[in-house]
Amino acid sequence: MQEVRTDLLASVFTLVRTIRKRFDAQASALDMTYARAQALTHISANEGLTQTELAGLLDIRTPTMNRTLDHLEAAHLIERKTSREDKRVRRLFLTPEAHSQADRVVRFTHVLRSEAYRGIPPEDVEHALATLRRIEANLDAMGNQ
Amino acid sequence: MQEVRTDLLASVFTLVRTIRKRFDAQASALDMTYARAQALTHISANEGLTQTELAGLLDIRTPTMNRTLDHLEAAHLIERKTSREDKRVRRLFLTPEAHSQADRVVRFTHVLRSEAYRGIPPEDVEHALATLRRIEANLDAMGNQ
DNA sequence: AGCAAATCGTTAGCACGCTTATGGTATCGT
DNA sequence: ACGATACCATAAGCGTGCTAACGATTTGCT
Repeated sequence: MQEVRTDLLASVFTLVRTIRKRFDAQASALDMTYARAQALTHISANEGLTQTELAGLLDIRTPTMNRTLDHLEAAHLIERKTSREDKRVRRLFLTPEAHSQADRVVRFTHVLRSEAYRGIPPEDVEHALATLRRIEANLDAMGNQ
Repeated sequence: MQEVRTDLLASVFTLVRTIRKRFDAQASALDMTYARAQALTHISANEGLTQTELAGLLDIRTPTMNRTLDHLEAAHLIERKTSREDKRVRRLFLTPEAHSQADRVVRFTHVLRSEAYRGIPPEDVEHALATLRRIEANLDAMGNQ
């Protein structure tokens, strides 16, 4: 039994907030946040995908995704085009002026990642990832009972 | 450069949501959430502490803590008593009927933790924790420039 | 003593997760 | 053909993180 402050689970909570904060500090000048940037870069890499597909890629729910897309659309960074074959789905595209924004955001993300991993042996990162995956799998298994 | 889905940072985000979801699924019957449970257990272990102290222990901001305490107070689980020596501070106490609730919540947390770590060698957990701490330190260092 | 600065708690408002529910469209079985 | 079912996007509302700003109180300086 461990003290909360030194526990791995608590550390994960803190780390998430730190990542978001650090990213937002860099990207606020571009009116960007971590969540919006994630959406934008995935649309950029995969234009024409549907909202459900994008939510699945980022592993969030469609109502959450929908609101993020509302923001991106209001900022004229994306367009939602109703599919001709299936009028339920709306496919996602970058506006012409959004491509440079997307590139900038991708660079931010790379900078953040390389700063995060600075001085840490890649096998340590791999090892930590494997352990988090095992924890994730344990918790998921808990729920399916 | 890694694909987002397999990246450690993305995994951390997903894990946080999974922890919260799993805990809340167990604790919703008690009208509890992870954040409220964290507050409750820390007050239980440390009665008479101030709101700022509690926020510091959990590493969240005082307005966030304040709102969580509003919920706990509305549920008659805690009391805020204005300190006599310093009329700005309000010290936190469990109500008599909250102690059993706090005990139940502590047990939930232990169950969750042991399920999460099931089958994972303790040194792997330690190793992962050390790596996350290094990442955290790197990101913090980024901000102080 | 008295004014400036710091500290505590709080309010207000934004971002982004979630669940639940709903309307429109497609699909599938009979 | 058509009625049930499933699926997509969306609305509404909650929980919990944040920052900015504000009263009340204390502390600290001169």
